[in-house]
Amino acid sequence: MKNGDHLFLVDGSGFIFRAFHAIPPLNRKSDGLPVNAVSGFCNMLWKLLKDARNTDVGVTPTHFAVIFDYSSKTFRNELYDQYKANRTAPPEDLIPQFGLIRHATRAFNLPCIEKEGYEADDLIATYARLAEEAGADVTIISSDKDLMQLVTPKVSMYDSMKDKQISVPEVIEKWGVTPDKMIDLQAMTGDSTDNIPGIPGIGPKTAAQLLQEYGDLDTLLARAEEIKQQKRRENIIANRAQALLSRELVTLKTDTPLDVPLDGLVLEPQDGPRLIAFLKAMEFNSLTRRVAEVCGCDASAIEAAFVPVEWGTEAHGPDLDIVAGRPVTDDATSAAQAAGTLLPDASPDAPTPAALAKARAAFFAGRPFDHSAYATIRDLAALDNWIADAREAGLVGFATATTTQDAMQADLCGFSLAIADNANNPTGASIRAAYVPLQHRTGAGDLLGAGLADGQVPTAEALERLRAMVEDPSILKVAQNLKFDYLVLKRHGISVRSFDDTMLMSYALDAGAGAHGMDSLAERWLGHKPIALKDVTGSGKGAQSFDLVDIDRASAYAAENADVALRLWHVLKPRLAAEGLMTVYERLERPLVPVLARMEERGITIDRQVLSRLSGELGQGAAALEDEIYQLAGERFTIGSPKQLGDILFGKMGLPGGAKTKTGQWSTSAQVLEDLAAEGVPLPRKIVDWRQLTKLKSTYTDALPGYVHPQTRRVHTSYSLASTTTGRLSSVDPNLQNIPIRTGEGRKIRAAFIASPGHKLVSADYSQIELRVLAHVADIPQLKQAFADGIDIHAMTASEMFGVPVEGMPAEVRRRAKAINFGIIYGISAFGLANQLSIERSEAGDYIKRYFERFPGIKDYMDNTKAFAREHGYVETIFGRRAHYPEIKSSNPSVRAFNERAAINAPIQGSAADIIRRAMVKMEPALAAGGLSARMLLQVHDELIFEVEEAEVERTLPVVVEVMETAAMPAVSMKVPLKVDARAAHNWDEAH
DNA sequence: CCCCAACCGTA
DNA sequence: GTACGGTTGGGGG
Repeated sequence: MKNGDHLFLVDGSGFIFRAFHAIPPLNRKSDGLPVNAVSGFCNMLWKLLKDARNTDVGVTPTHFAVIFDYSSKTFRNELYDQYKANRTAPPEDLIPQFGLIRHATRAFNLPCIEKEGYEADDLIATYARLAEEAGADVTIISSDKDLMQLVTPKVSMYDSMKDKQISVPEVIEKWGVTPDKMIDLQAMTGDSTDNIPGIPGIGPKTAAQLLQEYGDLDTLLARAEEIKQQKRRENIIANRAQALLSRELVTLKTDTPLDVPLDGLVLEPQDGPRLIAFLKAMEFNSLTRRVAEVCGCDASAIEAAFVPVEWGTEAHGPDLDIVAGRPVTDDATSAAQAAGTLLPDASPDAPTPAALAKARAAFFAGRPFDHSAYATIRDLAALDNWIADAREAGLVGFATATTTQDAMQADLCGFSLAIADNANNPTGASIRAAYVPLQHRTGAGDLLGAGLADGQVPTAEALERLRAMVEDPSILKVAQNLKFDYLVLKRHGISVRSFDDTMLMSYALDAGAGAHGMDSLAERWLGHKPIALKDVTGSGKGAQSFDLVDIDRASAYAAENADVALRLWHVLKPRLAAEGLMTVYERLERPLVPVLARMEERGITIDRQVLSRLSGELGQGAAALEDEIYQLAGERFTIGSPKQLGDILFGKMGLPGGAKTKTGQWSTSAQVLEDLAAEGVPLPRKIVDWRQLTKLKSTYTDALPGYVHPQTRRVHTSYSLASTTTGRLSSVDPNLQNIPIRTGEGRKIRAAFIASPGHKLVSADYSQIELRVLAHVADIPQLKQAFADGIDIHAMTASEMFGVPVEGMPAEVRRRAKAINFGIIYGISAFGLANQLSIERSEAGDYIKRYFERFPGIKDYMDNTKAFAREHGYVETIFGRRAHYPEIKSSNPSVRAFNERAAINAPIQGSAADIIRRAMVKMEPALAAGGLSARMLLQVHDELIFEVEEAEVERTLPVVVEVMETAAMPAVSMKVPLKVDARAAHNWDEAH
């Protein structure tokens, strides 16, 4: 750099905040991504680069850099631990824009400068000083008073938003001191936003006056006794040390170590296509056009870039303001129109999410995988390089490799990374992946334990590097089934921030239209069958733990996982925007990952003594029944074998067979046995009883203790987020969503789920949530009225249908109405209702006919839902979640009818599932806001179970109830109130 | 060792 | 009539 050169230094971090607050937040991309600060930033940069002569700056830069804060912790925190301590977290809409603005800077082909441990201001100060020494002029693009200390005749500032130059005269005019006195002035006045103390009672006016009189702070402090005003004098003397500390804090470092030398800031020519690709991705259509004109590019020929976006974090506040309505469809034209409604200058050939999604799918379909190209990272230097690349890309595919599939027991063997190179160039983009082995062991070891294998990265150091990456919100981690990795890392003290989960993306997009496991997705979207885990570890008895797998073999497997996840992300993420499912993914799927991970990690206590005693009782009961059964049958046989039992009952004993199973065997279902028992045959009753006892014993009392975690001594289920078509969760290993409740024996099992000492279990469940949802979606006046009035809904239905007054209604009449109500939710059929009520098909048909006459809206809802499903292949919940029914048009009438019933049920069951999901996401912040320590442990579809300190129970109940009852709002305003019952007890049975 | 059918626990 | 997961028996390999 030399005399006559001109360096522009943009205060990137300062600009982000100003642009964010100055430009209305309605400036969003068609998929809802907030881009107001990005927009302001890009327009400002473009103006600076192209029109500098026409602005107040009046010069053209030869050198240029955009400077950012790296992190909140800097050397100033060492000086003063309260530095910037009162800063609040950035607004939610701003968070995704930090990363985007770095991308924007690179798209403008400008150096993007940041340094760990330093603020942007220190880097600016250092560059400014160096440039000045080299004889160049400097313009700092900022209006921050903290930078005014840098102003000299050769260094000025420029407020790009007000188009105003700030040189020495402007500083004097504004602050009453020359720029070289700004440090002392700030030291005296302090700064509440940065939490710099200063001297109490001294503001800018007084400070300027004192500096005029005494020259500088040191002199003032030395001669403080001379100050006439008593209060001011005392203040200054008393706060001398504070003033000196403040001065140290506000003094910018001009000797910051630089990664990029001054001469590295030479302004390079614009890369038009690259910039246009970025601007198109941001849907800045007007700027795209202007840039294309200047560069002489054909914007329509350039594909929008893929810009990795972190849409938000688990830090979502309690307000889940879901935008109702999903304007963007899979139709490219309407997507463009939807974009046009937000961006008035959208051109007809604007890039659409749908076009992107299509291009991405084509690009990755059948693209080969080269396992031999995967790297194995064997030292920290190599790991650092990869993580630096991940940081640069802002996006990384990620997978953990662990000893077991059980996240609560898994130990980390290593982890893998995948990075997309040249991602903006669809024909040149490529993904590379690597595995980082940490804890592999040699198989040759003796019984005392095998030794650590050679050629691995030191675990503690590697984990610290991993933490920096995984906890960095500006790096989006992409994984398949991230809840697993989240839990494993959490148990290693690492908390994942900023992530996408390809499994959940697929689930939001394609529930009901295929599985969402990695293998299915890879097959479907990448045309590739990944290495199977069992081909790596073996299976069954000969299976070996992953840490004993040869590192090269492990590398291929694990690196491929990260590779697949990242490729899937590129295919699926644009589809979310294109198909209008981003909100579903962001509000109903992704935020649940940390919530469920915490629930799983907490687990619940079971009383093993109770279960053990119960198991003995059940075993004895079953044994006694076995003797009686053999007696009645006249021989010993395997009672648990339906086949053998059928032979006894319907062969040997010659009883009349009832239903047949689909394989043609006689059914021995409970229903059939009950019917025989009603005929007075003694054996079937014994079988039913025996089955109940052995069921409870084998499935619950014997199995549950095996799930008690060796360290926590609690049972940790695993919730599956993507295994139902409707949006419900499922619970596995063990399934805690089917703990018995209906029989007395069963409830004893439920009573074995207990609170830890000093706590209660709180159970809160929605009352009739599915019927309320039905009343809402089908808009049925009588149902809405009944729920509004708090009337018994089944009695109301019975009264409406059978003309029986609610007062003194026979139980049987109400029971029938209740069965009909449930039948409606399940997509009623005369066959099913007849079965349920043990009545004739024709009678059941009459009931249904009468029901539809009384509630014509229900018939309309069902017909409309079926028609919608036939037309679209899916149905939607009130929050826009989709459930697909690809076989709805099957030519097989029973398959078709089944799909129709499921399609009728899905919006009801699924909307209820969405509501409780929203409640779960809102629950933790609400409890925290109430100062409550309650811990959510379990979800059973319409019920949440908490563990609550006894002293907090009374305060917790209303919070839980409120969150659940208002969970649909503000996204959906329900036409009927939601009602929640909650109570506390020592065990789950009594709490429910 | 794996898979399916039958059965049954829950909402 | 909807949505799940777990256990057992039994057949295939």
